[in-house]
Amino acid sequence: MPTRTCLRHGNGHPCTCAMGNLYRFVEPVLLFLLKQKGQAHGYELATDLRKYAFTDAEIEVSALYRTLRQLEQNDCVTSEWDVEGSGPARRLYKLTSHGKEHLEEWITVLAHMSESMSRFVREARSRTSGPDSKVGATRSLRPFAGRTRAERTAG
Amino acid sequence: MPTRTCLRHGNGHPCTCAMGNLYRFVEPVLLFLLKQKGQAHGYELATDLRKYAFTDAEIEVSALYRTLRQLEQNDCVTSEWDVEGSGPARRLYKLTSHGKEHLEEWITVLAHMSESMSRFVREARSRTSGPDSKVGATRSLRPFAGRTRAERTAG
DNA sequence: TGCCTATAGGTGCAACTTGCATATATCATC
DNA sequence: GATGATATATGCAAGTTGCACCTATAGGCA
Repeated sequence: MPTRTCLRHGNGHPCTCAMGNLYRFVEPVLLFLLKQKGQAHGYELATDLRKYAFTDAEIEVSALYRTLRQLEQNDCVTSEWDVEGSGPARRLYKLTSHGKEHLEEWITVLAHMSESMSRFVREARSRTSGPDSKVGATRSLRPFAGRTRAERTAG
Repeated sequence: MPTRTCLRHGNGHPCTCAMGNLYRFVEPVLLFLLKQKGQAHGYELATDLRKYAFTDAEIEVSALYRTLRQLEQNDCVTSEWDVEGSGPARRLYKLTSHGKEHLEEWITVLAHMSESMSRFVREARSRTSGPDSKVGATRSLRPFAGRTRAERTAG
């Protein structure tokens, strides 16, 4: 149990107290895909992942494999080597019952988050409207303060 | 410019290519609050931040100050010491015009993200519905694979 | 045979982020 | 002069991530 205050454990909201790193939301999408497909290989999931990703950011395959490993460590998925067919051996992943619960919890959190976000957007836009507050078309729409690693190491 | 593929720079979506760490979305809320209030002290922003936060996770004051510093480094805000009144000196923050543009960009990204999320939630729920797929009320609704630091170091 | 490409799954590491503890300083109150 | 509230920071261990690179299988093809 976290030492820090967690509103959920007292008022009915989904708890996000352990949400340090969001993993670009790779985790919930993987869980969903596995539930939908019954079972799948890692490499195959990479393709599907892009269709459901919440941002346009490219998802690293290494991040995918690392997330699958972590999910396995946490008993959300199981895997076994599949040596059928040609080509190198593949891991076949399946969702566990704990993984299903985990997905349900993610869904609750994401529903809550999506609502907060859209409420924020509505409010921010309503206070931004007006003829002179319009921002010209920015060519490089990159709303994050930091530069990419590539940019940082280059310059 | 990032070397990795960025859909936005070619198809009209908001670009999230530099979004490694989400800073718990502290950044956009701070920008919004500063726009709304005109100017504010850091300590004061901490309180307002909680009202607009997208998750229930407690927001560290250190994260707040660090984010404000980063925003200043990136010319999104300016600050000056305010020694009026009693108590220790406070920094008074103001949004710059670049900060305003940055907020607009954030809003576009968040609108897009919120939509993707709610679409995901809808789809995941529609495939989860049915009398026997219902998950019992989980007491500890913590949809993230990792444990908190406190838990890790303890056990 | 050697070489290239696609598939599949992974590791190594520097750079970065973050939670938590702690430091500094002012002022009010007891 | 101790305590507590206000206000702004920093230090550090632990964790995450982008990118480069590695291993291995199999098919094509010269």
